Amino acid sequence: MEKNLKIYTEKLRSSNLRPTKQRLKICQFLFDREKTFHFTVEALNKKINKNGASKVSLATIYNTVEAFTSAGYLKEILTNKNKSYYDTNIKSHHHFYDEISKELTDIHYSQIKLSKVPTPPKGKKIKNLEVVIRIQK
Amino acid sequence: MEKNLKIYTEKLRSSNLRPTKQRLKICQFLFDREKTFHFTVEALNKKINKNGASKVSLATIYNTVEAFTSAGYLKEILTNKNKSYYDTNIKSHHHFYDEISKELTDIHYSQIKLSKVPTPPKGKKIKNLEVVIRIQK
DNA sequence: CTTTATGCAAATCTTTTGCACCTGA
DNA sequence: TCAGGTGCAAAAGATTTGCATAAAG
Repeated sequence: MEKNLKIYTEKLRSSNLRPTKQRLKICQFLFDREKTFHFTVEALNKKINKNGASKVSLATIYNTVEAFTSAGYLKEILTNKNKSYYDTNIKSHHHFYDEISKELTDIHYSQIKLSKVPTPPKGKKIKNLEVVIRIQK
Repeated sequence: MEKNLKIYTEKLRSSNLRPTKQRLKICQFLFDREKTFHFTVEALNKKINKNGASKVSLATIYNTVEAFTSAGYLKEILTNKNKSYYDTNIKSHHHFYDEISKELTDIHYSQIKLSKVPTPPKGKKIKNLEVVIRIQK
């Protein structure tokens, strides 16, 4: 993982984020994996600090997640839960939303196609587009 | 507004909700209007209890909003703010989402058309479909 | 040495809960 | 009367903040 550490160091530097031990540790945890995933800060905190050693404080995890989101490494997921969810997949993707269980399920990007899209407000451009399909029984 | 009170009484009864003074007051506030609107519980609380008289407690407002949402009178809006937003417009509609300001702006339903929609999970059907377009500078 | 980040605890904010009292049917 | 609602205050849960200390450039 030496190699990845260098990559993350570069990545952080390129966003004007100092490559601290804590940030690198979080990078490794978040990005050294095949699949993207959804998480909450609380869950990330538990995983990061699972096996003793050097702890990363909760406040730092909040700061880091926010910094990574601003830097575009993470995307906030819109939910109705009073928790913030994040996704390591920063590309567009779609969700089914079950209003009863309040669960979000991924829909593969290719499953939805749009034939008409509005023009964004002046001075803005479209970054991505997500569809939420509410489902019921 | 006598007439509307009767209508709301019926409406509540039809959902097995007792038409209490508080619920009727909230109905009038929410539904006696031309345009639909977005609100938070906190904002609703302030407006409902603005001019003295008989107060409705915050807990009751929470309960009522939740009951109305379950009954289908209101729709929860998905956001990334750690607050619940509700909308009196229970039909589908779309939003621009500005990640910097974290603001949602409505997009008229007719501005978006889909040409391919996935089949919902077994035993479920589509209630509605919303598009969120993230915008940036 | 100067700036930025970290860690901790306290503070804040929204929402939920428990329970006694009240009210509609 | 009696099940369901309401109000209040306390509790809970997530996130933010202030500040002293530590680490990076």
